[in-house]
This record gives sequence, structure tokens and C-alpha cells, in this order.
Amino acid sequence: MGRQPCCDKVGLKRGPWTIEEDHKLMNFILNNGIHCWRMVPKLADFHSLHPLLRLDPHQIILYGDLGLLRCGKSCRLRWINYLRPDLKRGAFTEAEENEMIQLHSCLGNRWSKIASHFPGRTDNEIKNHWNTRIKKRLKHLGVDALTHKPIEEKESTEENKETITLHSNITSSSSEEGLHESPSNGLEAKILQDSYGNEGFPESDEKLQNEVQLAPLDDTNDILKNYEVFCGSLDLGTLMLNQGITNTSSMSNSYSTSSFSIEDSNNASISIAESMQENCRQHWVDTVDSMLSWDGFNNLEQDLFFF
DNA sequence: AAATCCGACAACCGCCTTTCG
DNA sequence: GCGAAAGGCGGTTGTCGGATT
Repeated sequence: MGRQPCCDKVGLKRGPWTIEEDHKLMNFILNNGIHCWRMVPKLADFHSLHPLLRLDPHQIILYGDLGLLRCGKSCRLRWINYLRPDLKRGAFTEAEENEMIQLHSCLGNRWSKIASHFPGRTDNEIKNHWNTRIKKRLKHLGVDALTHKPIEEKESTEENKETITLHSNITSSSSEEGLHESPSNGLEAKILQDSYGNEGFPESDEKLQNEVQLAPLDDTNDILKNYEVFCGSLDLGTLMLNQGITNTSSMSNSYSTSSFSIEDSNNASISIAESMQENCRQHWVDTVDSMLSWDGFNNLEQDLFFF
């Protein structure tokens, strides 16, 4: 006997999310955390009607018919790619692009691994950026976006110069950010170490293992600490170690925190609401709210009863 | 001003891995 | 241990808005 089905897919809504749907989903997750994505759409709608109640997941049986008409998978995607409060908005900088190219040369199309090196960026965002911008940029430079090797043996002198410039930019921009202070092999080793964790490198990458250098840890900012409290079960130190976070203080365009996902926590299935203190949550929400300009929410502040 | 093209990105689809009954 | 569902991931598609003709 297996699990219950994800959803019956009958009468489910598809396409772009409305503000109201976002509202329901966000309201629910911020107040209750994530129990199970399958249940979220149904419970979210019930919670929007009864915001003061804490939900027992088993109430799904009683309130299933009130559901947000999205499947759990869709809710998860919407949360991760758009609603998650720690998302970093704005265009990629040239330094980010160069680092992305470097990471891609080591990791290939493993977008989630690449995204883990960019706090606040999602794998979907990076994948889209790669396909729409960087692929063309590399093609223009005569570099194969898949293999990172020259497309043709003979290239114009002009293109060669530009390619060389690109590679030197990658090196310099990386060290400027303090992310990669070791030479090429050390850099790649660190990328692989960050991506594969402590479980070891793939056989082909073992040669790099000895040169791994962990990035130094830096102070975290208040918002991240508060988020940790809010989420109750986040192991911040481990998270940062695993992801090699070096600088969370940059708050230029929006703000930057450690890449976060509730699934990363050790106790994701435990109700966050039960473990957090209300004042900490409120402080965190207030902090985030003051720093973000969430698309689609700006004109609805007066309606956000949950803030 | 209308039609068409194109870039950007949100969302969906389907496969693979992990988890659970 | 097995089978099925949940979760995660990468590829692809659909849609929208701005630029161009």
C-alpha cells in the first residue's frame, strides 16, 4: 500500500497565479510552515477564511472542498520561484554571470547545484538566464555553451581576444568578491565540494579534492537570524557551511541571505507555527516587508491582514 | 496605428530519486 | 522488501510586453 494520490487533477486551475492565490498561499505558509505540499492548497484556502486557527493536517478531510485550485506541485513551484521571501530580485550582475559560467563549466546543467552558489536566486531563474542570455553571449564569443570549448578551431583574432578577456574577467571578478581566492583548480574543487558536500566527489573529480578550500564564514545579518528563528528548525551554521556563504551583508538592490528552502531543514515536517514565538515571526515579517517590494503586492498593502 | 517579431520569464511536463505505508 | 506517492529537477512551452517594421 502506497501513499495517497497527489491530487485528482480534476477542476484544478492552471496558468498564471492571481494575487489572491498568492495571498492565500503565502499567508498559509508564513503562518503554518509546510506540512506537505499535497495538503497546502486545500489548507491554505481554509486558513484564509479562518486565519486565527492553527490547522491540523487531518482537517483536509473536512475542508478539502474549499481548496485553492492548484496542485501541491504547483504551489511548491510558486513558493520556491516567486513567493519565497528571501528571493533576490533584479538583474544578474556581470560578476554573477561570470561565476555562473565558471560553475556551469564544472557542474553542467545541474541548475539547482549552480543556484545554491547564488543566495536568493532560484534554479529556474538561473536556467532561464542561461538559456536567454549567457548562451547567446558565449555563442557570440565562439564558445560552445555546453562544452565551454571553442566552436571552431579557427576563430577570428577579434573573437579570441574577447574570449581571453572573458576568462580573465571571470578570474578577477571572482577574487574581487572574495569567493574564490585559490587558483583555477582550487576554485573548481571548491565548487565541486560545495555541490557534492562531504559525501565525496565523483570519481572523475577526485583529483581536485585535495585542493578544496572552504570559504570563510562571515557574520549573518539580522534578517537571516530572524528567519532562522521563524523557521524554527533551520540549522544556519550547517546551511552556510554547506553552501559556502561568505557575504550576506550586501543589501544593494534588495537584500541577500543564505539560500533557503524549507525542505532543507531537518524537521521540515514539523509545524513551524508550533515551534516559533509569535513576536519573532512578527519581527521577521516586518523586517522583510520593509525591505522588499514584492511584485503585485505593492498596491495591496492595506489588504494584507496577515502582516 | 497595426502587425509582427523577439526576448524574458513564469509555469508546466515528465522523468528520476527519495520516502513512506 | 516492495510498490506507489511525494518531492526534486531539468527541459520545454506559453504568455506577455517591448521593439521593430
